[in-house]
Amino acid sequence: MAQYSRARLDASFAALSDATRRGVLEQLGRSDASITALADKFHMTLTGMKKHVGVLEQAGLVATEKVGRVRTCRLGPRRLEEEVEWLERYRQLWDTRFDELDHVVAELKQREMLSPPKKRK
Amino acid sequence: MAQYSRARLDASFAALSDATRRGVLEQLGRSDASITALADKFHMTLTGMKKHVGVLEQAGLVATEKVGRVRTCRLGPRRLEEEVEWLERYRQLWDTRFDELDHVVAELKQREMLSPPKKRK
DNA sequence: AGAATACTGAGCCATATGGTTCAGTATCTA
DNA sequence: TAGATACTGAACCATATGGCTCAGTATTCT
Repeated sequence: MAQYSRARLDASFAALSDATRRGVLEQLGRSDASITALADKFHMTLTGMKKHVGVLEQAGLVATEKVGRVRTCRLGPRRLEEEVEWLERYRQLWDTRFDELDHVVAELKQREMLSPPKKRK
Repeated sequence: MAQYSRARLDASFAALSDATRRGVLEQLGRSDASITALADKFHMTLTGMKKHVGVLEQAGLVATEKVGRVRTCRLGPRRLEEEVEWLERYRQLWDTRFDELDHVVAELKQREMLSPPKKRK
């Protein structure tokens, strides 16, 4: 499960690290769209957009279906739950470290009061 | 601000897209560490780890300070707030789309009831 | 049927990434 | 002072990424 999650986080964070792809997700959040429509909206060739959609699809963030000659893209099955979880856990760690730092600072101040420091160099 | 945020999200999601770097962040959440200590822990050369730390530092996720010959790494100033915000907003979009889909399904079912298909039932 | 549309796939190009080695420099420690 | 330690920087390597063009195929429109 750790392995599984690792690859999953790798893929989704990588997918999210490109502004165009984030834009595509936001667009698909508003309405489904064809590859051509997305390519137009993001000022890019059809082929270029197809690659981006491929990356998003690989990461499970987009699902596509071809009907006739049009491939329609919509938001995929993943809700980025694990990703949010990871971030939340990180923030928790961060806050804890920050509190510790606060504590150290407070301790230093207290020591300073007890025995004032000598001249700094 | 949109521009600024775009580059920032690009950098932090890219930084998070590597399992080693996520591991480094988790480690630093537990305690500060030197480059050597991190390199050992993640079975990698010093130089390799230095690159990872550089990426994290560039993204503002890690801060380092060199004292004597040792460079100590600790969690950086950023708490990934914008990143969490982006993800939450995405999930909201996703939920909305899902609800719409639900609605469509409900509508279809209702129509089915009004004019039932001949064959079944 | 013929033309336009929508995608697909191969492949090119420049740059970035994740790792390495090797050769330093700076700083401890005995 | 000599040697070990900790980092630094350059350079190499293989692969991935983000774009592109070009040449298709399949579908739809007139």
